Amino acid sequence: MERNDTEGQLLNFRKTLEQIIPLSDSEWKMISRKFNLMEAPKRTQLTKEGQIATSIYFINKGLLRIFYTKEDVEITGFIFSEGLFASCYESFLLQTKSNQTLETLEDCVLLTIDHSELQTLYKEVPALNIIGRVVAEQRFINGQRILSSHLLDSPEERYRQFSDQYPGLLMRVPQHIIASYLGITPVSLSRIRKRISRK
Amino acid sequence: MERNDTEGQLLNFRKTLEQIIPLSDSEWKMISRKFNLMEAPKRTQLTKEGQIATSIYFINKGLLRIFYTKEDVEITGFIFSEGLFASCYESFLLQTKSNQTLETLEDCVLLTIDHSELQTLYKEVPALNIIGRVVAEQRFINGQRILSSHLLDSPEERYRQFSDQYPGLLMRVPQHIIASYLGITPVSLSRIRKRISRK
DNA sequence: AAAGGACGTTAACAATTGTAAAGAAATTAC
DNA sequence: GTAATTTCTTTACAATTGTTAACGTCCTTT
Repeated sequence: MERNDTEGQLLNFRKTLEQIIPLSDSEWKMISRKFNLMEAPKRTQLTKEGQIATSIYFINKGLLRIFYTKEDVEITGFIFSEGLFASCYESFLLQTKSNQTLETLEDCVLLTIDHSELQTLYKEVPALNIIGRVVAEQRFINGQRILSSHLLDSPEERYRQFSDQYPGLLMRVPQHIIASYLGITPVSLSRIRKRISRK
Repeated sequence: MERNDTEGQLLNFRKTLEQIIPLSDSEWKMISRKFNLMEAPKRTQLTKEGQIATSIYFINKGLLRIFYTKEDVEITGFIFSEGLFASCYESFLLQTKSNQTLETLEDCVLLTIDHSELQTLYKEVPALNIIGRVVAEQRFINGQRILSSHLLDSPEERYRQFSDQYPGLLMRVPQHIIASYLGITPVSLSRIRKRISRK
């Protein structure tokens, strides 16, 4: 970044929160004080498998993913883009060892808070419980949609929907990562792309 | 039921809520007043595809499932048992038309509240936002675990885990419903069971 | 008791995916 | 700028699943 424009990063964050519920200036002050601005270069592992997720990360800029490791193969569970809270959410919520790794796919600008600070904030700013609830609800809905597409759609349909829905990610994310996110192998995704391009 | 033991059903409900956060008697009174006890016979459709989910249902007794319909085939998305809040959750949260049906698999005893009453309650009893947040978080975690098993495990492994984790459901739920929940056809599940029994 | 429907199994075949290996293309590192 | 690595594609083969249909069993209904 050119220079320290923490203010601008925070304003963007406030705008996102206020899409859920308006915040008074004093509430916002208490919240913004607890979040820390941080930059993480590409391929940084913010939470590693086997560790407890200490923090969640609001994405101001960049791309992250969570992945599982199965027999030395990395299988992507989700891809986070700007405006979302990235985390190994289960580990963060339950404060138990994570079975997934949170990793940046690009250089990122993040706002971060750790678990105990957040618990304090929930008490200081009750309105934050509503935000926490809505964020959890949104993540549930997201997961639900992905799961249903695994139940209802073939890998080919799933790839079509992914390209329609996130055309930008096709350009920003390596294909073998997209493949595992769709629940297939890179080889199979390559075949599917060939099949589609012939039509 | 033998007779009207609404009290007993409510106490069970209170115990479940208080596992999340203690409630004062006055908070509990406000909450319990808004929930309605209801019985629903087997195969009742509480929310139908295309409708907006008006209510959520705490399960005191019985079993429910949500299912999608794809080309006249019913595909089960989740099975709810005692102690959970059953609902077409996305439709309920967003108050949009549901793409899934909520149906009882057994005769059920339920405690129910509709969407607008719940919004009122959130305002009257702020502690309920914590419960709402934790319930959403739990549902997220649940969905996440199911999704990861679709990414990581073969159908056979998924069936093994299901039988280990919910041995009771194997007896209570027809196999073709379990099959679609696992993301496979009844024929394939039958083959898997045969393969396993040979070992 | 008989008829009908729902449920589970089995079989045969087609389609798709996984696996392993090789090579081409693109990116990254030095 | 060249080497090294990563990424993507292609091929051939094996394994699994989907599809359709037939059959037997169990349960429900009349």
